[in-house]
Amino acid sequence: MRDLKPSAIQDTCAPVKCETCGHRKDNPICMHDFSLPEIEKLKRDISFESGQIIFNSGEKVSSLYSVRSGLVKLETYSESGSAHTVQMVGPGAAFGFRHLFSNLPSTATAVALENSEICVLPMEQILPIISNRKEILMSLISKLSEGVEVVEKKWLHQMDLGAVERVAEALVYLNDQFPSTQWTRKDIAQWAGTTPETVIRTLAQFEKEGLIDQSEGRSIKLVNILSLKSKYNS
Amino acid sequence: MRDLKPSAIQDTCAPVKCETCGHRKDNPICMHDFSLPEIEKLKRDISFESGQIIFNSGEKVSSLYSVRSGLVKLETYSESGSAHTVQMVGPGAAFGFRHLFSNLPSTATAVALENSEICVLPMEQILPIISNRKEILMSLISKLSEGVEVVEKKWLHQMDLGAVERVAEALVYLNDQFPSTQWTRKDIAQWAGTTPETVIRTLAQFEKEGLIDQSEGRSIKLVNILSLKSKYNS
DNA sequence: CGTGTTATTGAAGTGTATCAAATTGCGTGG
DNA sequence: CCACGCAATTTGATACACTTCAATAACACG
Repeated sequence: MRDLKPSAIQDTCAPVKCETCGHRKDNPICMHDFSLPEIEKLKRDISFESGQIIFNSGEKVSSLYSVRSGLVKLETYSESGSAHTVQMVGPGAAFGFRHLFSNLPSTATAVALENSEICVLPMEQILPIISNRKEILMSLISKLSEGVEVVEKKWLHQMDLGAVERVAEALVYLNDQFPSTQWTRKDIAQWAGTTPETVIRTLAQFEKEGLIDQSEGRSIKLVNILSLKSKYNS
Repeated sequence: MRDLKPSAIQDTCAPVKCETCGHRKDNPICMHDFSLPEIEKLKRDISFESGQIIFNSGEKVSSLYSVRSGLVKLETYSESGSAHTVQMVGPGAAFGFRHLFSNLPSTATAVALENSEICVLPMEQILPIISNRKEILMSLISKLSEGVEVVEKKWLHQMDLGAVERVAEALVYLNDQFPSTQWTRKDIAQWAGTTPETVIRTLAQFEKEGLIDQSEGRSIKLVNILSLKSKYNS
């Protein structure tokens, strides 16, 4: 079902100074200046190879992860074995703080889709530092609110739209957020909550309508994004 | 599509002292003692009639609501007009703080399903008070984390399980959380993400299997809850 | 006691999953 | 650099669960 490399191999990579870190402003923990020196001592920079698991569903996640470079996929597995992509995380974005405060094991598995460099903040040690900084706590609250919003919106789309609309949305979203990545039909299917076969048939239909172009190898070029958007956007 | 009473009519009802409020411990804002006097001055107790709208989807929600008595349903409407129940909120539980910190309008409409007494906390005025209290902020963070968890779990169920399993789950959940409420087939359908017809046919099947009993009027009695649970719980 | 809402039943249609088999494209090692 | 092997893609046929529409029946409520 899952043929992925073990997560045991963790290679520490060249650390980046927090002060000069370009992604600092996107992270709720380190976006504020005042606690940087303390956090810098605790953080670790780890590199993951493409295909490697960062953490598994069912594990207790006690760190906040921040993608410096690369791409990470968060997915869940149902009992029947099918996988759903919950979140794609690119450079600058953070993940793992869904389960930090609920004391529950992670429902998702985090996999590196590309070779990735990831900044890891061990929360057990960081919590005492940030719990006195109301700005950080408020940032966390904002991020979490946003998270609920995003999850709920995606859920509603999955329910209300048909497979064609969901595939259209997946194409636009994935191409918008991660333009340089070549997505497989399976990737798209897992994001859209459908099967590779349905994705392929839908792509063929889109090509016939002149919305996309997949004549070059396995790549999918969006020709008419506006029309694609109109498929699901009212 | 929606034939509900306007939300304009807001009847202030007999206020309850925060100190003696039985539901205080369940609310992230007022579960801690130290800011009670300040909050008490700002809160209002409002009664809603059955069917009344508390707030509409698309509105900017700037209050935290806490159910003292009654029952509140949070539902979203898709473009196609179908409604999905996002959350049922009974006595003691709070709602409305999903959108408080994301600066986005509410995606859900809140309707009173029964005559309800609700404690309303205007957040604009309360925010300056609680933003200095790290315990309250941490409580909020926990509640929000929990929220993401719940939404995601429900979403995954909706995707992976068939209609039969979702109806079984809806029956168990609604009966567990709100035993004294008589749910209509439509209510169950909106919770399970299906149609009233499918609910009815599934209920007939469950009755044949001896899992439920709907011989008395329109009520649904769960006879064999364990077997119902086994329908969806692995 | 009538009227509207909720529930029920039936028939028909459809979108999508599933399964199986053939083909293409791609990276790898010889 | 080519050939090989494997994974990703494609296509077709089939099945079926669920929605939808429509018409009737039961119930609640004024």
